[in-house]
Parts: sequence; structure tokens; C-alpha cells
Amino acid sequence: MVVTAKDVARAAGVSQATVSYVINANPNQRISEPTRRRVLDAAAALGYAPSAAARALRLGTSDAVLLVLPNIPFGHTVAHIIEQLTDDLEAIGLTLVTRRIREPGQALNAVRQLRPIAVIDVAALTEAEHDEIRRSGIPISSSVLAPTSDVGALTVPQDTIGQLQVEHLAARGHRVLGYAAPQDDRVSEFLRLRLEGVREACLDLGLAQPVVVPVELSADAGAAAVRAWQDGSEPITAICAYNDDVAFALLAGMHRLGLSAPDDFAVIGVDNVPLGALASPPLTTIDQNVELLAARIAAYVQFLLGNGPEPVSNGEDTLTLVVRESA
Amino acid sequence: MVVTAKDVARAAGVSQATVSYVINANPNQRISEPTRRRVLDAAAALGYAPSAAARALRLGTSDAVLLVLPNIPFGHTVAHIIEQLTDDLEAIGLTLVTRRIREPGQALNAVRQLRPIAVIDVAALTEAEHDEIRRSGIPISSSVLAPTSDVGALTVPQDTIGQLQVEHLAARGHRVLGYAAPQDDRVSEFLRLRLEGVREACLDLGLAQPVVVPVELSADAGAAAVRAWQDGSEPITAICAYNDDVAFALLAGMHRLGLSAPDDFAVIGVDNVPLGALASPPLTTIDQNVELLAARIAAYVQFLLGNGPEPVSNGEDTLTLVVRESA
DNA sequence: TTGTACGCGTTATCAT
DNA sequence: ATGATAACGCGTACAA
Repeated sequence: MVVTAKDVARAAGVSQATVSYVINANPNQRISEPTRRRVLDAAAALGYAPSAAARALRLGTSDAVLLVLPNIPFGHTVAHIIEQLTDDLEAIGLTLVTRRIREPGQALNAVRQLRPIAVIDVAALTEAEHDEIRRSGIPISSSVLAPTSDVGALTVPQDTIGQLQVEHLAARGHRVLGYAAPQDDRVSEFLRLRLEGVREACLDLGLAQPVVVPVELSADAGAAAVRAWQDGSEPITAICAYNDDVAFALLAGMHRLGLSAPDDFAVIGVDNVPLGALASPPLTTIDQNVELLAARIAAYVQFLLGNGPEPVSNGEDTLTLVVRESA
Repeated sequence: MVVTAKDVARAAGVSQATVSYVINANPNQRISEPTRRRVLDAAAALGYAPSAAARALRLGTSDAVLLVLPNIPFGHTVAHIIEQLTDDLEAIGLTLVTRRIREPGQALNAVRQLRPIAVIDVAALTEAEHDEIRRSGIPISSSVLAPTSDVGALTVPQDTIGQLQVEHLAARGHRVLGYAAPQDDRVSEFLRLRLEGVREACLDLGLAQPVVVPVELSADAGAAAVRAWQDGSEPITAICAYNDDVAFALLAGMHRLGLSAPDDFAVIGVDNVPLGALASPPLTTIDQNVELLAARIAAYVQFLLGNGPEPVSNGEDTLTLVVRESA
């Protein structure tokens, strides 16, 4: 029922080892063209493909790349990363496996079971865990979307996101900003870092510190937040939203109050979700260029495999402002 | 560096076999409580976890569940399925592996490499491939989101989606409908089936056949489509959109033309994307209840593993109308 | 080109 | 009653 290398060897009239050499095009072995053909034909005829398990057992490492996620909501950006990374890794014969960490220690366990060839951490692991994984011989990548930007090569600096938002609004003449913060505790670290970037940029550019208001994902909440900014003592004219979802809530709330962006309040989001272009007005936002990030992660893994040059590290250059009409 | 069962055995002063019995709580072997404790303590102290590869090799099947996708864009619904399924499977010790099929044959190859415990097909495989996989001893599930609903237990009937849209619009008094079709060839099969459901429902309810207009995902395209319906000879009052993304394009187009739903045209989407509630007006749509679908798939896999009762099959009951204001 | 040892967890068989 | 021994599965790499 299940075809093994032994079956192919028998069918081709060669040894198992020869089958392995042919299948893997082992450069250290010269197999004559006729034998090569016989093996390949037999393999095709029988429908043979090497068992990933046997390979992994022998090699000591699997074809898996482990993507470790914290328990955050699975928004457009994360989904897009997974999509891109799955494709990019598949193209080089690797398999993406995602694990969402809910309890500490889960990640280490997954690593020990899977023996992945690399671990990509999206802000789910502690430094101690990183060390532990590296010590176990797995070349772990640095933390994508890492809280701190000091760990390595593949970080998306969250503070820069906030800075870019403020810079754009300041360039448009806004002087007093609001900040729309999500309520979800699971993203509080991302929020903290983005807000930090906003605060720094305000300081640098001589703006007042932002008036932070929590916003849930509903038109009601959006309207309430807008009223809060209106009723406050500060003359707020523009709002940085934590992400596009929050920005949508603000736009919906403004619509309900008979207000509109950018005249009553300018609104800028983060993520460049596809629907942002279809909002009324179309949403100005910060794009994270997930395709490029995924490609760089894949290149990094290639490098770890010894099949590529030292890859470029990821940083601010994947972040770009997308100007539409809302700000 | 890497901890094996042998290390644990040595540390606990027992044999490798005993370690295996304890770790897997093998019911055919009775291990005394003291030894059990020693083994467990040693395993914890050393940070032992069984190698997935060795396990898979020995058992002949891995912990992987293979989700096979066609080369379709990775929208909210697919992303959500992947998210839910990843979590649900992880909860029962299984690993979701996703493969996107671009060339015929890729799926079979992946199956032979991975030896997954189950294969979930999202409309990417032929019947011949299903048979081939089943013949190789893997209990393949039926096709989720299958073009045809005759293959098995876990189908999302696309035609019913169209029917539900029409039934709602008809109940609101609409008699002549437009249908907004996406341009992407990769979803043409889904489009065909949904449209088929729309046509049948129109027939059943005595409505005119829908006026189908292609719509790309931009406000321009949405406006053009709306004008096409306005300029046509039919007195169209409501529009079924292929999905919520298309519906957003229509709403954006209408907004640009100074029109609004539901008064000028009622609009109903499909998918219940989170941002639908924040559209202006909030989007009426068909929810696919992806959580339940994922749970049923997981239950089905459990059943395949012999750890659960015959699971319920998926069908129309996961589809529900979500009435908001756009229709 | 081939023979063969190896990696590691599982389980049937055997020993105490 | 408890636990140990050993065979097994399959692809890889080194020595022959």
C-alpha cells in the first residue's frame, strides 16, 4: 500500500542506497545515466516519495519551520504573513507549522517534538526560551514584530509605525492628536510600543502629547470616542488609530454623528487592509509590506540551510505610508 | 544537546520501554507508581519530549492533518478556517499543515511525504486523487466547500448561500435582482455554484433571473456596476454580492454616486467579515459559521482516530443570515 | 554501486 | 505484577 525506497530499488533492480542517491541527486555519488533513468522511472511508476518522518529521523531535523504566535487575534496582517510564508517556504521544500502559545512552555515542547529547522517568533517567546531553543541547536530567528528591536534581523519596529503616523499628520498641519487604542489585552504590548512611537514623534515634532481614548470595534464605540475627543479641552484635529479595524470603527462612529474625515477629524490607520481602499473616505494607513517580510524570512531560512547569501535584515524599510483621503 | 527517551531511561534507572509506557500511559502495561514518578520527574527535569519524526516513522502515520487548498485568494473566511482548525487540532495533539495546490499532483506528493492522519480538501482535489489517497490508507475527509455536495460529510453548500441571499431579498419585497460577480478566475467555481443557487431561488420564488455584472474590488468598479444596473432595462432594486468584499465595493461605488443602501439598492454580501458591521450602512450578509465548521472537522478527525462518536456532518445549518441595515 | 550501521520511539515477547 | 530485551520502520552516509 505504501511505497518505500526498498520497493523502488527492487523494481529498478538496484540497491536502496542507489535510490536515495538518485532521488536526492547526491553530488558526491556518480550514478550512471541508465541506472538513474531506471530508478526515476520506477519511482514515478510506483508513486514514490520519501517519507518525511524517516528523513527527519535520520537527518535530526525536519522540514518544518515553526511559526510561534502569541494568543493574539488573527487579523489580516497575521493571516497574510501565514499565507505568504506558507507559499515562500513551500517553494523551497519547507513546511510551515504554526503554533499559538497560550501557556508558557508550550513552545519548547513543540520545538522538541518537531525539531524544526528554524523557529520564527512573533512576540510569543521570552528571551530565556530563545536561548534554550538556540542551545538545542536550532538556529532560531529573531522575533518578528518583536517588542524590542535589539534582538536580531527580522524585526518590525512597532514604534516606527506610530512615528510614521504622526509624521504624516504633522505634515498635514495637525498639531493636537488623539490616539484610538483597542481594548483587547492580548495586543497591549503592541499598543504600548506603537503608542511609544507616537509619543516620541510628538515630542520630536513639537506637538502636544496625544489624547488616548479606548475604542472597541463598533460604530457605537467609535462615536463615543469621537465625542470624547470633541468634548475634551484639547483642540484635536486628527486621530491615530491602533490599526485599520479601529480606524473603521472611528469612521463608522463619525458617520453616525454626521461627521466625516478628514475635515472633522483626520484618521490614519495601520495595516493597509484591502477594505481600507473601499472605506468612505478611503483610509490613509501604514502598510507593513508583509510580502517582503515573508520573503526575507524565507531568505533567512535559506541562509540557515546554507543555500543562500547572508540575507538583508528587516526593519523600517518595510513600513510605508499609504495616503488616501481620510488623512 | 537533544534529549531522547534513552536519556530519560538512564536518569530514571529504567529501560527505554518503560519510559515509553509511562509517557504514553499505555493501558496494556501497569507501571508502579514510584517508577512512574521517577520517569515523569526525569523527563521533566531533562526537558524531554518524544520526537515527532520517530513516532511517525514507527506508527506509519504522523500527527499532521493536511489541509489542501486550491490557489484561491486567502480571504477572511479561509484565514479564519485555518486559525480555528489550527487551534482545534492542536487541542487534540494534532498539527495542521496547509498546502496550496498550483500544479496537479502536488497534493499526492505531499500526502506521501507527510503521511498525514487525515486530509481535508477545500475544493483542490479531483475525485481520482481522493480515491488514490483513500487507497493509500489515509481516511480522507470529504471536500469542504466542495463544488458538489454529494461526496461526503463536511460540505458547505455554495448554492444554499445564494438561495439564502435571494430568500432574504424576496422577503423584503425585492422582485428584480442584480448579481455582483468577482473577476478573479480562481474563484470561478465558487461563483458558478453560488450563482446557481441564486438562479434556482429566483425561479422558485417567481423572481426574474438576476442581472449579473462583473465587479472588481474598487470604488470605481463598484460605481460602474451600479450605473450598469441603473441604465439597464430591468427595474433592479437589490443586489446579491458574491462576498462581502464585493459588497464593500458596491457600497463604496454607491457612496460615490450619492446613493445609499438599502434605499437606492439593497445589498447583501457573504462571509460576515468583521468590518461588515462597521460599513455604512452596516452590511447584511450570510455567515458561514467557520468556528462550527472547524469544530466539526476536528470532531471528524477525532472520529477517524477512534476517539469519538460518529460526528455530525456539515451542511446548510452552518449558514445563517445576518440582517443589518444594507438589505 | 552496494552493504550496513545508525537514529529513536513503539510494542510484542520474554524474564523476574 | 513489573519491567527489560529486542525487532521493527525507512531514509541516509560511510566504508567497502
